Amino acid sequence: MVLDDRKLRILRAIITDYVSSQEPVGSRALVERHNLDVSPATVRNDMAVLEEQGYITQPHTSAGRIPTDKGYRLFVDRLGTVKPLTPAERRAIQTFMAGALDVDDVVRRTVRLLAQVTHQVAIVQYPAMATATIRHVDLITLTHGRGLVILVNSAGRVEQRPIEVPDQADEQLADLRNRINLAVVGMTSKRAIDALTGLLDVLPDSGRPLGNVVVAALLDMMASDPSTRVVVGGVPNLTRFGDQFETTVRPVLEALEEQVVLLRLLGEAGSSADVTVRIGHENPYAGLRSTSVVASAYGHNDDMWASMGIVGPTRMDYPSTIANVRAVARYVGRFLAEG
Amino acid sequence: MVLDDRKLRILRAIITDYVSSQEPVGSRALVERHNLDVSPATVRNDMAVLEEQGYITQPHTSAGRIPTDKGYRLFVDRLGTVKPLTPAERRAIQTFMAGALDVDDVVRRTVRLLAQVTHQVAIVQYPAMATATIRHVDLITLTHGRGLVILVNSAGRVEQRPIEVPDQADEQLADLRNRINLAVVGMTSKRAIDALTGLLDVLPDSGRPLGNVVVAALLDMMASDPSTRVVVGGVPNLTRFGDQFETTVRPVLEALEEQVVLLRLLGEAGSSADVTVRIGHENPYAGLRSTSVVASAYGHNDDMWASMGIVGPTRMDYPSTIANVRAVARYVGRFLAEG
DNA sequence: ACTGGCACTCACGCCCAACGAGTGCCAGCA
DNA sequence: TGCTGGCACTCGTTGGGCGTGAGTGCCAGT
Repeated sequence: MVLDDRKLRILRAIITDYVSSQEPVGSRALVERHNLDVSPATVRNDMAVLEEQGYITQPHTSAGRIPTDKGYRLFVDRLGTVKPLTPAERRAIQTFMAGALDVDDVVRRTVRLLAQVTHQVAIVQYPAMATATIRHVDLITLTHGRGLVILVNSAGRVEQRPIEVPDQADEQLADLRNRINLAVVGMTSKRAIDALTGLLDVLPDSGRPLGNVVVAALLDMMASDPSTRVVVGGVPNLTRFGDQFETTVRPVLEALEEQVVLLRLLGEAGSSADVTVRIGHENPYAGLRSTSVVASAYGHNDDMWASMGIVGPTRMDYPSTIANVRAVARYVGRFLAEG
Repeated sequence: MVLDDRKLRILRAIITDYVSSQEPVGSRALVERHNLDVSPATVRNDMAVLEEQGYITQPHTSAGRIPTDKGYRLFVDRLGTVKPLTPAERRAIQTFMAGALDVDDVVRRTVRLLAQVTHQVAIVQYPAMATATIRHVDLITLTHGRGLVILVNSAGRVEQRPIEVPDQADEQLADLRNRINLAVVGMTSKRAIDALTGLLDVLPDSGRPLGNVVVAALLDMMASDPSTRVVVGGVPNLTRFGDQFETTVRPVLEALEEQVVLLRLLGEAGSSADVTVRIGHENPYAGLRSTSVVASAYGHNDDMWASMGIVGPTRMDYPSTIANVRAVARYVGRFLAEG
């Protein structure tokens, strides 16, 4: 049986009221606060149907109704009206990002921004930029046989790995650096991997040991996707859960310390350019069964670099949260593309 | 009036019992669990004195006693016996740090380690290494007039700043790079600042604009102490507060997101090579009035680079917490010194 | 198809009494 | 002088009983 228009309106009313009041909502309050033009009794009949179909439930016999995950899902898919950003939110986005120094800084600012506009816990993944090309490779000696391999890509990202170098190998290092730069500058990581392994074959025998060490470090850096790094912020917003401490807040805190879990949460939103909502039990991680995740990939045009999102109670204001996550993701994508 | 030996033993017994049970402790339980060889009545008299002097208090008239901040302070200063690390703790310290890649990685591992062995929230400050010398400066062009200044010091730390560069300035950049490296490699940051400003004067006029930009970026990097960065971990341990959510946990979570507050907490421990304990109201930050901070500087020999510590409830197991913080700080100091 | 009426359910708040852990005080004893 | 046993007292905690009210389901009437 399909739900008629009034039942959908009632479901929407229940959800908006419950989200703002955090209390089960009854038939009487419903007709008073929304002009439904029917009596409480009629609403009760409709609510009985909605409950039968699994969209709402009552915590105990003589209480009002609260939405189920399925109810929220329907709301998000079909009932949510787009809530435009407030001027304050627009302003926050602009001012937060202005003057960011580098990629690190952009990510740090983004996570604070997301947490602030959504009032939830924010998660931001480092941008991957697989299309970035290698710009420069440097080999540097430090002290006591320690050295450093440095890799710079066209997106301005700098990575380094420590290596061991023999004493008095400066000349060898300079030679190796030149060879490597000639071989890989301008390539994507993917192509550079081939070029580097090929390079090893044409090295003079004396340069082999050092060459192996350096190339290994470079391959390691190229293989380790920076987007496996995730930053979290806005944890104090968890206090909005208020009640249910041990049952809800603790698992969430634990999830937030596990990079792997976070990556999985965001990962499933990674392919889509638009906002993904995962409600309650839809979450892959058991500890987040009573929370929702609103996430979005970000990037430039069709090139998605990574994801960002928020974690909050299932009873959240989906329309404005979705609007905010979408706005921040788009803005950060543009911002990074422009450099 | 000075406290006699038995009163001190009673205070110590109250604290250890309260820390493990989290409940007010009465005179009767006290004589049963510790062999005090006196009657409960005697203990009561002594407790009355201890309360009068402000070392303990009772939450309500007919309840047992709990320690005050002043009581904990006396305990930490004079009554705490050193509790040696358990074999498991020793092992944890060794295995956690083994195989760390670079400074970033060491800091990340340290914060997890501290959180795990103390079961509290851990805070670790990046090492400053003011004695490190400049090892290499690089100038790299990216795309669309964007470039990068890279600074490497002898401790293996790599920093970068984005700059704007005119098109087709590769030759100019190479020249500038050579001049800068000749001028500053081997110097501490402090000396390099003079050398760099001097360098500007001898540049050909055509190189001035670019030179200014690059030097400004370098000075900015040298001025920004990496030890202003702080990493936090073990936040789920906050659930040990259990009760008092809004009153205690929220302020702590807020403090943990404010780098400035964290730096201040650690900062006051920075000068001392040994563990510093700050109990309840002794904390500079109002939100942490019901928590204690156990911190220690770390470094090598007399050269202290930065601090680390933990935040937990005032009712914590001070002897073992102090022992653990000390052990981790020393180990990490040694570990970094050896490279 | 909707409405008003009505009996029913049940969480919540309140009061009150019993309980008991713990205290302070005091008189007695070494 | 210092310790002890005894005793009256305090007061938070627990649990049962009860009234209240929000909310429901059902049904007959329009």
